[in-house]
Amino acid sequence: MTQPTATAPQQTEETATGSDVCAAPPPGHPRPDGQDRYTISEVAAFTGLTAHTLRWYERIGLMDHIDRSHTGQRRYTNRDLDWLDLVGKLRLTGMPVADMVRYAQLVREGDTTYAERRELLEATRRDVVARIAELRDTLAVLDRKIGFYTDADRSRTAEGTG
Amino acid sequence: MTQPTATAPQQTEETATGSDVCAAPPPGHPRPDGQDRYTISEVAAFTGLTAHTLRWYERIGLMDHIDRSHTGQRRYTNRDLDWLDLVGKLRLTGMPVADMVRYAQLVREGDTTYAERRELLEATRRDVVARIAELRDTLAVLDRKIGFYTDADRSRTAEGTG
DNA sequence: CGCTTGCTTCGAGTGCGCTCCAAGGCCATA
DNA sequence: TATGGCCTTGGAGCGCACTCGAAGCAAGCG
Repeated sequence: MTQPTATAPQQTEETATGSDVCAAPPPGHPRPDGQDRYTISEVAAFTGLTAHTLRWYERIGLMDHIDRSHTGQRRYTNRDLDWLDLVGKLRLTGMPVADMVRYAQLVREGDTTYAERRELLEATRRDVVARIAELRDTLAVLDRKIGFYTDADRSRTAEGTG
Repeated sequence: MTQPTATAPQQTEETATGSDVCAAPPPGHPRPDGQDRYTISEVAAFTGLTAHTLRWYERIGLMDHIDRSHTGQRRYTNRDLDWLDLVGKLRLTGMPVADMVRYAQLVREGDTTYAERRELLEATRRDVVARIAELRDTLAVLDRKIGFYTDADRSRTAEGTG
């Protein structure tokens, strides 16, 4: 029975409130929770992104407008961090930022866009599968070449030492 | 007896002549062979690269200087195509062009650079393995989200149709 | 109060990997 | 001879994803 943080059943995903995060497995953020209001530099530390990049994400619509403190500073929530997790994942699939922005827009538009979101994710999924296959192929080539060099090295050593 | 071009046993790899191709499995190029002297546009068609990119590769040292016809036009060999195959593979691992140039330099420097070449390839190999793991991780996230949308879709349909 | 720290904004700059352009050469066919 | 097509070169330009700079505000602390 692993229910680490989940007080409610895990139905928090893609609710009508707009954010589209994967709450299912508890992510590993250092997240105090309760009053989750991280500064931009904290988020930068968590994610490895720079504060510049975080603001840029917001500007281009890749993130919803972030809550502000009474002095106008950004205060990120756990939800925002989860979204950044997803963005990070999508980013390393090679998905263009423009497509991620598109997805973010769909999420903002509410739950009438499920079908389109699914299509987008499935297209991405196909890309990822293809990518993995390519990489495996490359891995085979690398192994062949590394094997060649290793063999060459061994015979060279054998010559040298008798 | 399939001995397409190989008169000598397959020891053509990384010989002292400089080029570093994988001759082991006969690649699938439309390669007439014999007098393999492809024009730049043929190579562009084979590889999917543009002629511009092929010249650029040569300029930056990612390819050895290509043979020329008596009028100064480039004439690519099977060996060049094999090299381009490898470059293509490395490219889609995300390896920076600068590193590929480094590898090409090592190849040009002769067979005293085997150790360094192997290190470079092994570092690349590690990157690729890590990359595959990341992509698999991402795939799991995508599957989870796609599953969510599919379920939502199904229950919505069930509501609609009774 | 003065100082530091960290935040705000907009807009310009950077690095990578191409991508394209302009001007011209060579050669085959009409 | 003229026209068209494919090739050559060096260098400029482009799109993406950041990345940084400048100017200024607000809070906290001695």
